[in-house]
Amino acid sequence: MVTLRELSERCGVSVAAASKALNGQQGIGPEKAELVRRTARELGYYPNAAAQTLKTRRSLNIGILFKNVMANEYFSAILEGVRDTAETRGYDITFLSNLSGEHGYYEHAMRRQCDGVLIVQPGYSEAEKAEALKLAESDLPVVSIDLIYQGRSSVTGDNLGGLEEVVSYLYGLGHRRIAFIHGEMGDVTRQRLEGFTRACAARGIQVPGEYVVQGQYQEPDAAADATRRLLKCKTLPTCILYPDDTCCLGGIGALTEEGLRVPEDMSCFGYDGSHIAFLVRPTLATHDQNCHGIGEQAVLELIRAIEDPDGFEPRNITVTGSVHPGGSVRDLTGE
Amino acid sequence: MVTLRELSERCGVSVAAASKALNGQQGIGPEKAELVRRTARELGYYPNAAAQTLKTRRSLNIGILFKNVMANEYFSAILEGVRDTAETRGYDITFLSNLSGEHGYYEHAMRRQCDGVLIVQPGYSEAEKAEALKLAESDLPVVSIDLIYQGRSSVTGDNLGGLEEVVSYLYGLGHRRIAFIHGEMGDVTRQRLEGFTRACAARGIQVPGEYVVQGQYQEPDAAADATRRLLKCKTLPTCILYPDDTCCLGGIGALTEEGLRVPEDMSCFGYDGSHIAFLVRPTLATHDQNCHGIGEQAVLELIRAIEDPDGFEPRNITVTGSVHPGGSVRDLTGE
DNA sequence: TTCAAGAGAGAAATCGTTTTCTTTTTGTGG
DNA sequence: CCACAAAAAGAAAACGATTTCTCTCTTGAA
Repeated sequence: MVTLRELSERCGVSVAAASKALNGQQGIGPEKAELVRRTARELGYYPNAAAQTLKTRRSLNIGILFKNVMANEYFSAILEGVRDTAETRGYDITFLSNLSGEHGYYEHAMRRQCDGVLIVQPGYSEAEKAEALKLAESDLPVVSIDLIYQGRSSVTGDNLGGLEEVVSYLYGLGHRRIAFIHGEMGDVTRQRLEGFTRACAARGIQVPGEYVVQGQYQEPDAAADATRRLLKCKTLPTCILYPDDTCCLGGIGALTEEGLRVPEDMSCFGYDGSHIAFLVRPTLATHDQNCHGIGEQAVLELIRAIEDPDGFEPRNITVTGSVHPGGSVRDLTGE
Repeated sequence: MVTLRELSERCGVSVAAASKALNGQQGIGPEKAELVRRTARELGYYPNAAAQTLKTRRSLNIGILFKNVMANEYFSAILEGVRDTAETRGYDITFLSNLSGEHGYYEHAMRRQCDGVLIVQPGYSEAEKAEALKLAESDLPVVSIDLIYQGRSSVTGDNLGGLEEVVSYLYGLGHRRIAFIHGEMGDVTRQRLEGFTRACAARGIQVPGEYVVQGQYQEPDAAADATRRLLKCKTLPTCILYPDDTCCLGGIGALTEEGLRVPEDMSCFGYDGSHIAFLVRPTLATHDQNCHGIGEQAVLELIRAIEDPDGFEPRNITVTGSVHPGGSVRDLTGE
């Protein structure tokens, strides 16, 4: 490895001068600066990030808390947004791990000198949630996605508006009996329920209690069960909303097994706007959450918190998505 | 941040002694060592990874080359295997980026002091391939997945055996006219073609040239086109093999549009064993590549190369998968 | 001609560890 | 009680950058 010392000797200047040249700072003449930069390129000099971090106390490294990273497309897409944005701003990302006992997320972030942390999916166990909370209450800059920590910025999809849009869309297609299978209770689910209820009320749609059923995010089997429960209602809904596309597929599977055709006998509506929604037949009507945008906004907000700690005011950012029509919803108006 | 110096003062020992205690080395008495370790825990001391890296020239950091990371489940699953395994071995992973002009993958890896690099998906453009090659020809430990570099270890799914298994499975179900839509030419595709041809030949299955069509990995539209081309054959195949599950769905979409039912009129076989394969109806028959295992093996091999550079001999590791039956393939024997 | 100000250059301290080498302490056998 | 080896402890030099401070040299104004 070629070091700053070697580089400076090759150029016949001091280490200090070379450093200034590479960082474009005052205190070195333009022609010498140029010489240093050219020689650096020729010699294949790269600054040693460890040394820089040690000295400057900035690692240009963002820790990210992600349990079961790739299990579903929703989080993958967010991660992609995070990565792309971090990259162009010169930051690397490090997955924080929680080797139980050994060290937790916070310790990991500290060891690696992370400049800030993004909490995307803290995991479901109590221990994991506690570890995540420790992070959220630490002195590190923290931004979370899809859940809200006291005094911290958060980024979420527009669940409230999203569900209103979905209901509005279905209403326009003539649906009046809409069931809602939702995920586990939490910030996201509460917002969606509120949006759903509000939108239905605004249109005079009655929603019987049995139409609102709890499922689990990203668990097609739970969605299938919930769907079967819905089929027991005396008056069947004309459309079922699912917490995400994966669940929607699970639900459709159950419906098919029960001998119902989608969308002829039952309409289904997903959420997230994943790729599969457009791949399967019938294609899924879904609400595209703009996951890339969510990841992007989260990183930008975190970088803001990192680079201007004083002027920083925590806030909740909402990223709007849009309805994507698909073959899984039937148009009831033409009849 | 509490440093080693503070910790040592608190314990009334020298920095050197404290360091030895924490690293479990010789040169410090057992009771003092215990005191240091306990105090470290109480004070919340974490070693500064930057300082350690600087001094030891080992970063416990693995660079990973991944273009379009999360676009498809196959690579996501590999990444998950990589991450899990790296984590338990104490390594972090850093995504290598190629900010064109600025610096390439190699520069990034060097700056971050990566101990080694995993090349998973170098990207498709010539420039990206060249950058990846620079890495493969560098002095860094490198292991690649799904492609082979001269003098480097690689890990791939068992494409040869995989296709033989698939053909054998289909043969058992009575299929004698099997078409193969394959991906872009490369190490993987060549192996699969070889496995396919060999297995067919071994069973006396004639494969007309028009049954072997080029598509693109992870491109459902290309698969749909290729499928339509196949439908022009005078004698239709009874089953079509696709390069991956995503393509399989694309193909099924095309078949559906052409008025063919799956599996009644045409059987379809995917590859990869992704989650969607089990979610859609009919479920996809597919070949589970054991992506997690591929990622795991790759990391283990890389760590071997890192930690024992002298005794290291490059080799090609093959991870075997298995056939997963599914509703998209029809059993022709019962008739 | 003289002086102050400003730019250009470099010496040296520092960041938090690890590691080598030297010194001190301890324990053992004669 | 002494000599000697072995273990324990510490001092100090790195690792490769950044940054502060000092010093020198121009340059322009008085």
